Amino acid sequence: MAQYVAADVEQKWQGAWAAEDIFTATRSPDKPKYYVLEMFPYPSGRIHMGHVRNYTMGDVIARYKIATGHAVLHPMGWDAFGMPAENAAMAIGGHPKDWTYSNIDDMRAQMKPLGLSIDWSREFATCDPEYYGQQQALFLDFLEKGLVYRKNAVVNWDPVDMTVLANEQVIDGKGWRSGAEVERRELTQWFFKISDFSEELLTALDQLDNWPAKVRLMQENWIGKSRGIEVPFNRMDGGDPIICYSTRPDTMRGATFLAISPEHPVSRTLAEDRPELAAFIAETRKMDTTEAAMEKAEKKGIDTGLKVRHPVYPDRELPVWVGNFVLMEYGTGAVYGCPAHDQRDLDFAKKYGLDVTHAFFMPGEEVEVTDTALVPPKTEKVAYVEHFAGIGECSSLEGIDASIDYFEAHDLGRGQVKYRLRDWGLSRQRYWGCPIPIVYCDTCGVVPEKKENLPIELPYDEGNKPIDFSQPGNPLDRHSTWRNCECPSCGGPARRETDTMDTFVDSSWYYARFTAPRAETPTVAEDASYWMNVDQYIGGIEHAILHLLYSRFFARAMHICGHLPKSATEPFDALFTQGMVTHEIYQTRDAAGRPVYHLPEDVVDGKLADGTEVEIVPSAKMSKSKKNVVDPVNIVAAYGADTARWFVLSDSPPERDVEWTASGAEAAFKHLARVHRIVSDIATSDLPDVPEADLALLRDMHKTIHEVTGGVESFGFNAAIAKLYGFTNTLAKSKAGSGAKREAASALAQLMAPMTPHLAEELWYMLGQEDFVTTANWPVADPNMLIDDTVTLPIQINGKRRAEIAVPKDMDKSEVEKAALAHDAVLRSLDGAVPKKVIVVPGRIVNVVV
RNA sequence: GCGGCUGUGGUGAAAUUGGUAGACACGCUUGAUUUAGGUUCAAGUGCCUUUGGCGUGGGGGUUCAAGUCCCUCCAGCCGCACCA
Repeated sequence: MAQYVAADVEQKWQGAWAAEDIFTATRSPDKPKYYVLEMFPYPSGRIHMGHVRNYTMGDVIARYKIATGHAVLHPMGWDAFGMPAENAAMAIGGHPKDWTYSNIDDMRAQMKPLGLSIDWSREFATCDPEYYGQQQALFLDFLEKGLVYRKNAVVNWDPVDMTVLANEQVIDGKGWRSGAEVERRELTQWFFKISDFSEELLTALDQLDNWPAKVRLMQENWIGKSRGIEVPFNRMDGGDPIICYSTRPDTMRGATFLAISPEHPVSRTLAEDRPELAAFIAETRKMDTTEAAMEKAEKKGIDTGLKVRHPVYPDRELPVWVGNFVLMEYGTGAVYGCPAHDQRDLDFAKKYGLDVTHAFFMPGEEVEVTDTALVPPKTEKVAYVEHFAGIGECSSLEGIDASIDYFEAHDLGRGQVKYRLRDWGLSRQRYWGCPIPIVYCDTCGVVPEKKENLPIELPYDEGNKPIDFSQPGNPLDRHSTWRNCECPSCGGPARRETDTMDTFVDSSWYYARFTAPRAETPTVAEDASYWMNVDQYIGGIEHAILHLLYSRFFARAMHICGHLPKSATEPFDALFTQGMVTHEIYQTRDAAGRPVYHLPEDVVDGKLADGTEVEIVPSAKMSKSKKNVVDPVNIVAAYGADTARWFVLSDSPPERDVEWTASGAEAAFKHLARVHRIVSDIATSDLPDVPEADLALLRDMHKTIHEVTGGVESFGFNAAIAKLYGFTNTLAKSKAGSGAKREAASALAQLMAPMTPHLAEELWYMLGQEDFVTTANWPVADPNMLIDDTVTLPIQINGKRRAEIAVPKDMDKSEVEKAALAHDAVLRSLDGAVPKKVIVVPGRIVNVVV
């Protein structure tokens, strides 16, 4: 009997698939199409178990769709621009381009042995000039349609990476990659007009039924729609009114002061001849913006001396303060303070001795606030005090509506919808990114590059040698020749934009490029309309906002420019966010008591090679720093790709984290070897039919087909695998004849094929099949075989299980009742009592109520 | 603070519409075979004071019947946040 040697089996079938080109995606008029995509990797140089899990899930779907008669597009590429390449060049010398392409070669070589059903002919890297040249073309089209613009703005400056960051890339006041405290700087930058799409990006979320609710909610919160009112407050000195934004106009009676941002034009103007104000503004600008610091930071202010008139109660004059807590970026940069109904305003008012005036009380409890503000409840009714809109006791939601109506009717302000989402700043002061195709000319100003000059390629050399990356900053900016060019408009001497695009731009449209990866235009209409949308997108939850929101914007912008059909404006029909691969952490302590980490492969039975016992820290995401990593390359070498694939799918639901354990991997391998043994035994044996055993085996086969199919279609891979284990046990123990066993073994091979494709091909081959199991038609369960002729019903007495009874599947309810009541155990339990009621749920349960 | 998710054996977990809780796997126990051992095969494994009782984070409720529905509390995780 042949032994299961994974390496031989896997090499053999990968070779056979490649020879027949079976994964090349081809448009086919007579087949439904299916586009499955996993978030493409950054070419760090090594694949990790998270990649294996991600791509295996996609591969299961892709192979299942091939077997169910679809034209499948399952591509792979590289998100190849970005800082690590420049950092590597800085740290170890060399060139980002060489580093990146060599990493891609390494990773491809690690990925191919996994046996993924990828159409490698469509592979590209975002740093290929053929790709980013088309991205530059998109930029020019966006510019023409007003979807990109240039403005002077206060931006997030990362002092370590020496570049600007988008708001989305600042986490807790720190750069998302460098972790450095972000500073605020004023620079001229390019922006995508994503804010034009706020409402659409928000409302379209409702249509994304096959996205995780969590991701939709996160995007909804990020877009941050709020409804309120803009109210001008007239200045007593006759200057331009100060416009405040509020979502609670019903509390306007309680307004006792105005607070404006230090960045507000009024603050700036006043600061010109008020040194103490200028100092205050400078101080707030330096302020630590981390969350923890914000929480602790004192709410500080400074009285400007200005007064404004209350819009509704003109006899009241309100002082104007500059407050360090007022953000210029949100609303109008000015708010009115309502101490009675807002805790922050109350704290501020108490600190600086400002008035507290109620707009409402809780009905029947007229208690003035002292230390705790009376925040308007959402649903409960409140009693408004002599309210300008004429309302008395009502919910604050009604109060808001009435107040907005009042302001609009009296021309005192207007209802206003605001979004938190701001435009996407895309300029980065980096080398290793897509150059922005813009030229600055002294005569013509800002001029778009001509499309025929694209791609504007990154320079590899400076002078005769490769660019020097040893000093920080942007090498394009200090390059001696690259930035000099000819003005596309007047032909005179001009300078190139030296900023490159945020790498999130690269990943915002790669899914569309895969539909026509070699085209001379960003997309090709017939390919895009055939393959788009992505039917199933799979990746990590960490991209819930940035990448997915940007992609949704890009698809819309590409549609406006004619690069995608209207139907592709939501590019991902279904999204699945998979969990991480975790592992226990093994550590010892150094002399100072600091943890020293050890690789799992160096720990045997909780001990190091020298016998030292290790401390075991509970499972966490695999990370190099904690050394709790298992290299897929080693696993594939030891057990084969099928074992790695089977294991990452088997133990946990795909959306949850899965813990990699050596014993689990070992068990997966043993199981595959067992299947190989069982099937090879069946293939070579010749036993006569055994009608009853044959039927029982085939019934379980059909149930297995049914459950595995359902599992694969609903991301229930772990449950599907559990059923396959069960079916393997049934098959191993079955007394059926060889005919039925071969049929069952063939089905087993087919059902395992999406998960363990190499072994499945081998089983299929051993069973004498001549085609590929990969392309064979997916088995279909016979509904008649899914229900047994007799069913075992539990009998409950008052909801407690007391007995079981076997009855024919279509036995009449009253017959079942009779049989149940005649059961020994039931009679014993009843002990002569007369049942009040008997509930029979056909095929499920019998409950006797006494 | 706001919003959301999760809680089931020693472990990972399973359980269409409320209908036999713990499938499947790890681990563990016992036995058989072979062996130096791993391997393979067979049997067992929620808990307890075991003719029975208890059991899906705690408490309460709806129901003939609750892991599943409702209320409430607790714990853990995630997202957002000086957002007016």
